[in-house]
This record gives sequence, structure tokens and C-alpha cells, in this order.
Amino acid sequence: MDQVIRATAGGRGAAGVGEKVAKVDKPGAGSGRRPVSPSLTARQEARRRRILRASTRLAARGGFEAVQMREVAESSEVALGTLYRYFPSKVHLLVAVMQDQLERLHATLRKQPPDGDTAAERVAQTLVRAFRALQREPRLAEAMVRALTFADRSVAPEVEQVSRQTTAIILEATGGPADPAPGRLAAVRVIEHTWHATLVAWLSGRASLTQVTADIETACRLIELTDTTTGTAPAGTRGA
Amino acid sequence: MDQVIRATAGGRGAAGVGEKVAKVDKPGAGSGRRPVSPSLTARQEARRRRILRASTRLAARGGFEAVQMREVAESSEVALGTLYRYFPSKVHLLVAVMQDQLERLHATLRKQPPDGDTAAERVAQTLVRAFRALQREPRLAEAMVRALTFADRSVAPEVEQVSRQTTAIILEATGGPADPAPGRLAAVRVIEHTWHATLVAWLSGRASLTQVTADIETACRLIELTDTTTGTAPAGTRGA
DNA sequence: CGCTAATCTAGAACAAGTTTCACACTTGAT
DNA sequence: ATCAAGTGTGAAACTTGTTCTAGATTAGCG
Repeated sequence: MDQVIRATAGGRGAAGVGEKVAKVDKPGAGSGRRPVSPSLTARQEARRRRILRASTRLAARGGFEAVQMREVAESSEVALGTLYRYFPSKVHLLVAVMQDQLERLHATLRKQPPDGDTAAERVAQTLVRAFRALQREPRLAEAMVRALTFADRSVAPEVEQVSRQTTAIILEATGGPADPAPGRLAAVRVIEHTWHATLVAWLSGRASLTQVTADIETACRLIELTDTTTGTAPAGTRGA
Repeated sequence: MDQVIRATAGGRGAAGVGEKVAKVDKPGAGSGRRPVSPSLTARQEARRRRILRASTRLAARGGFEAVQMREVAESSEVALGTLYRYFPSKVHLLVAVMQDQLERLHATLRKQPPDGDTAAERVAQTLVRAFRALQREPRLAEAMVRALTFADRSVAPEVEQVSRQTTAIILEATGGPADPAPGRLAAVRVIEHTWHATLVAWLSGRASLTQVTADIETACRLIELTDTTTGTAPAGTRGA
């Protein structure tokens, strides 16, 4: 069904805040803890949900730092070791929460498609709407975004998935084809970057809401610069 | 002279990774540790330099996690408590390192002004060049960027300063006036966001160099859309 | 049912960021 | 020169993420 507990490729789960890994990085060799098997029983699925729910609650209360692994474990009635088997680090856990929330958001947005005249307007509208949704739980937003930007390589697959989901939301808002021109894709990426960075700036109190919307709208103007048809190779791939 | 040890406004130094602050946040009341006084004696200046130098070295070796406060302290021949008096958290420390590096970068870039025909080209060229500089010490870059994006509100002033410095670099590259139109400022902000986000994506292995340059160039096209003269209120500020 | 491997649990142990304490050292003003 | 306040030192303590161990439970299977 939906994405299950991840194998964490490399093996070691270490990643979060107080990493262990001594001076020598020893990536390969899937030594220690094994992740729970890829197909979940009902009880396992339930456990996973409990964990996500508890984390979300804690995050909504006190943000990133309030999501403490021992508390999550206790709160979701799971042993600490089990928690770590399901999510190999605090960052993994919070990124999973983000995936979860993004899915919900996407579903919500789908029900109210934007009504702007141009693609740029529709995208901006959608993002501003998403932004407002996040505003309702600023602590939760903070927790998820902090985790996302703090994530290191070991969380790359999960982060990538979040990125894909975001791209999908933006692309959907353009109303364009699912397989857009590369130029438009580039524009979407820049918009995504802007969305992320403004979010971070807002969460840490460095940008006002006005500025956030302004920046998002600015970035969205890039959409206008791109044709919808495939084939044009605009902005660039002319490497270093 | 150059920016000295910061007063950390609020008072409490706690901020870094494993924050203490119980469930109740009690912001005001400058209780605990006092930061070192705003004007530094020669010995203090020297200490500060030693600390920054040691941190930079450690970061260049092993990235964010290799910068361990005990090691930094030992390596710069300063007591742990003193280190914390100079930099109230690991994140503060690394953001200071970033400020330092940015200043150097700025100086270097000033010596070789970009030679593109359009403002957009010049900005893109400058950023790509900056990017290449960072590539030379990827671990150091990783450490600084991780710290920057992980920073919470208590580091906001320092982060803001980094942002200002970056803006200055980009603005300088446009060759435009020091007091540009708001539209152009907005474009610069989006470019900055893109620069940041691509950097993060590249560092965590989610984006190739090609993609990074492509995205930066895409964002830079926004520069073309903005006139240099003041007065036009373009992209945004239309609130909700 | 009875067995075996996988999974969970409780709890201790460990690592690294942060704080605290008691005491020595500087410094600046009188 | 001297005293008080401010700084620096060393070491220990505390917090929270992460890992490890030994013993229950559970799940699948003959």
C-alpha cells in the first residue's frame, strides 16, 4: 500500500542530531539494526500510525525540539528500540510526518483547484493557500521543515520523495500537461526552492508573511516565461 | 572593526542541537551565562580567531558532525565554558564560520568582476563561481549550510547578516545601483533562495552540478524582468 | 500443538551538546 | 597597590539522540 518502512539502503541508521559515527566514516556494511520487513502486518501498520500520530501531536505542541524520541516511544506505546526500528532517526521520523502531511494537503488542495487566469497565478494561489494551511500549525511546520533541511544523505530518498510530491502539487496547479517542457520543469524547481526557503525564513522569524507571498509570486512569474510544449531547451544545461 | 561577539539579545544561550528548555518556554529573563563583552581585548580577539580557525579546520575535515564542541575547545586551547561564552551554540559557531568565509569569498569575487553582457549573466556567472569555490571544501560547505538551515530563531540575527552579505554579492554582480527597484530586490531574493536550496540539494546528493547551474541560471532570468529604476511595484505585496 | 525466526520490550549504556561549579587570573578604577 | 567585577579554566553533571543486551511475545509453519 502506501510507503512502508524504508530499508535505509546503506544500513546504519545514525543520522539525527547527535550522530555517533566516529572519525572514520564506515558507510557500507549493513551491520547493526535491521529495519522491519517491507510488508507490514496489521499490528505493525497500527504501530506505525501510532508513532506518526504521536510525533505529529508532539511537534504541533512544541516544534522540533519537543519531539523527543523517548516521549514519542512512550506516547505511542512502543519501546524505544522499536521506534528506532521503524524510523532510524529523529529526522527520518519527522520527514515521514512531512510525507504524511503533504499527502493530506495534496488531497485537500485537489478538492479546491485554483481559479487564476494564468498558470503563474494558479501556482501562486495554490502555494499561498498551502502556506496558510501550514500557518495553522506553525510548530508542526517548523519541526517538519527543520528536519527536512537538516537531513543528510542518509535521508536523501525520503527527502527526494517529499520533493517529488511538492513538484506534483505545483505542476498540477499549472494546469499544464503532466509531462511539461524542461524549461517549465526548471521554473517549477526554482519555485519549489523559493517556497522552501521562504518557509524557512518565515519560520525563523526572518521574513514577514507579506514578503513570503511577494517572493512566491515573483518566482511564479518564471512560469510565464516557459512554453508548455516540449522540446525547447531554455535556461540551461551548459555546465561549468 | 569586523563584527565582534554578539550580544545574543534575549539572554539565554541555549539553542543548538539538544536544546534544554523544558516544555514551558521561558524566553525573557536574561538569567544564565553572559556573553563576552562587546568590545574585545587583543587576547580575546586572538581567542576568537583561534576558535574560528579550529572550527573551520574540523569542518573541512569531516563536516558538520566532525565539529565537536569539546574538540573545538581543545583544538583552539580554550576551555569548553569559554567556547560557549564566545559562541552560545554549535550552530552559532558554524554560522560565524560562514560569515567569515563569506567575507573572504566576497573579497575574492570583487577582484574578478564577472564579464557577462547582461545582468542576469553576470549574476549567474558570479554564483557559479562561488559555487565552485565551495566545491573545493565540500565538507566545510556542508557544515556551514547545515548550520544555517538548522538555525532557529535564536540565531536569526546572525543568519540575517549572512543573508545580507549574500544579497550584497548578488547585487554587486548585477552592476546595477546599490539602491535597486523593489522588483529587482524581489528577484534577488528569489535568486538567493534558489542558490541556497540548490546548495542544500547538491550537498545532500540530491542534485547534480548540472542541475544546480541550470536552476541558478533559470532563477537569474528573473533579473531581466525587472527594470533598474525605482518606483515600479511589481510582483507582489497584494496580501492574501 | 510445538518449534524457530523475527519482532518487541525494558532498561542500561554511550555519545555529544549544553550547563554548572568552584576556583584562578586579568583588568580597570580608585 | 588593591579591590571588585569580569573572564577563563577544568572537571563534572545533565539532557537527549542513538545503540546494545537479554529476555518476552508473536507469527508463520510443519
